[in-house]
Amino acid sequence: MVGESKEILDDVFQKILTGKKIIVDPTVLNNDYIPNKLPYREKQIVSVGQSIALVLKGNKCSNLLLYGKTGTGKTVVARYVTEKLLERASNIKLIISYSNTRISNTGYRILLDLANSVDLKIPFTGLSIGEVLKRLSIHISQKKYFIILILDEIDYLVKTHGDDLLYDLTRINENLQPGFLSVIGISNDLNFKEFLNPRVLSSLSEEEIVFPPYTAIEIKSILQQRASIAFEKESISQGAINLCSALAGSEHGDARRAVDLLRIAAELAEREGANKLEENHIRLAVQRIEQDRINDALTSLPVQAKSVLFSILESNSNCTTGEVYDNYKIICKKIGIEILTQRRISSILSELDLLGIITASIVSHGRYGRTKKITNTVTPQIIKEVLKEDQVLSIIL
DNA sequence: CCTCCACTGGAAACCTAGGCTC
DNA sequence: GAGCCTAGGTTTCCAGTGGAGG
Repeated sequence: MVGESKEILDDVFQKILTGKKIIVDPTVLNNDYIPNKLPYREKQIVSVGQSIALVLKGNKCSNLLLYGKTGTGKTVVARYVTEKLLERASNIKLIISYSNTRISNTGYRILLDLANSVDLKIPFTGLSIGEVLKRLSIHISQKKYFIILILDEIDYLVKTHGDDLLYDLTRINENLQPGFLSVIGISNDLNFKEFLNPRVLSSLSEEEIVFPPYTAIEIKSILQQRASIAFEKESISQGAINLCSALAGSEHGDARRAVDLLRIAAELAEREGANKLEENHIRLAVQRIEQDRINDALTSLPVQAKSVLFSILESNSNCTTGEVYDNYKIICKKIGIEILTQRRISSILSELDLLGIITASIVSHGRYGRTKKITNTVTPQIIKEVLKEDQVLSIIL
């Protein structure tokens, strides 16, 4: 037995050792990599640059809104320009603070990010938003900081928590003397403005820049540029790049997805000891990405949401809120967790829908009432695999 | 056209964890 | 350490609703 295991392992090691090295610089393929050149975004770079360049003279710069679908280069342009600005701003204390509102998903947590970037200690709970804002403005004034706050996925914050925080942030300058704070909001949703109160809208969107999707040709050239730095010469086939850009191009020109595909495919190719990244690696990567996305979304769910998900699996397809709730109650009793109300489960179902794990559409059955029709979009097998790893739920699986 | 089901989803109350003040 | 405060999550309450069936 021991001998066999050793042989299998030897085989794995041997493959890695004899296999050709494909990736020479993996950082180029990371999501947070900022290239020296951002092709096809010159116009946007200039616009953003013009808007925030006033900082160099010590003046307040405009608040900015960047629009565009995912993977159109909004975040990377914002980071690129602010990074260049930072290099030039020797005469002032410029701070670039970045916060993704999907990760820091409450007003308090966003302010916490901001406080961290200006070296101000704020307890992670216990203070009112007003108190945190007061401390921040005193601190910023004292240190004479010039702050550009990048709020990524700002539409998510506004949809879930309203625009109160944005209002406070745009007003904070009234208390700053000296120093200031400008906001660069990045939104994936083009209709995001409709969710904003006019008073916030007017001050937040002093300038707006729209990012159109990349065309398939543009994505191809971006990939080629990245691949030339990231990969060993001749270790990627043209077919692989073509397929990769075609796949990403068909999905509203998402460059991030294209680069992700390339990275995962390269890892897969290296692992199997291939000499060259081929089209089949890209196809495998497509599956992997989808699986990883689901795995991440599922594992980070709270126990209650997982139980709801499990009860959807137990119900037949096209089940309703009521059926799911009945099953959910049984499951809670089995595993010994607290039973939440149907109202809350209804909300959890909506949250799962938002995550794309299930689809919940409201249907009316006439005099048999209105309810959500729930179908899961993920293969039950994959869900079960993830749920098995949960300590509490593993009891019944 | 009206009724009435099985919910939805808004609003307010309530609970909990944690910080602040005295 | 008691008594206060707040944010965030949950419960409670309830008005609102689309449309099949009468």
